Amino acid sequence: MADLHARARIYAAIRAIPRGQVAGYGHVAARAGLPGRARMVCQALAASGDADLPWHRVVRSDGRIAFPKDSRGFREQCRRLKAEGVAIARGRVRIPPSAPSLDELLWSPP
DNA sequence: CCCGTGACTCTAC
DNA sequence: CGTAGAGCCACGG
Repeated sequence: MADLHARARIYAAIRAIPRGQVAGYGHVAARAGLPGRARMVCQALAASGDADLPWHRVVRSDGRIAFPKDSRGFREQCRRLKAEGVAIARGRVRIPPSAPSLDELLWSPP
């Protein structure tokens, strides 16, 4: 079993993402106190599976959907994001997660 | 202990 | 703005 402590922090970071907003894996990891563990976030999500997490709000650093274009997960994530008003074009979120000051504003600074 | 795999990231071209 | 390669982290065979 992996560190449930870290896992819990990752989940908390994901739940902290505001509705209609997205965050990158690395960003979530850093927010969870695990800098450079983006892949751990990925594993945590895959392991959680059916947990009550807004996993669809987690995208890659480029704003791209992490799933393959023809994957079911891709369509599901795309659908959920659109349902929240997030604009998507060619499998990519129009607004990159790590860009503007809006980010710092929403991500509750220390 | 080495190696392959993955819902990743960064840099170079 | 696109692809290609190396780097990283955790996990299982």
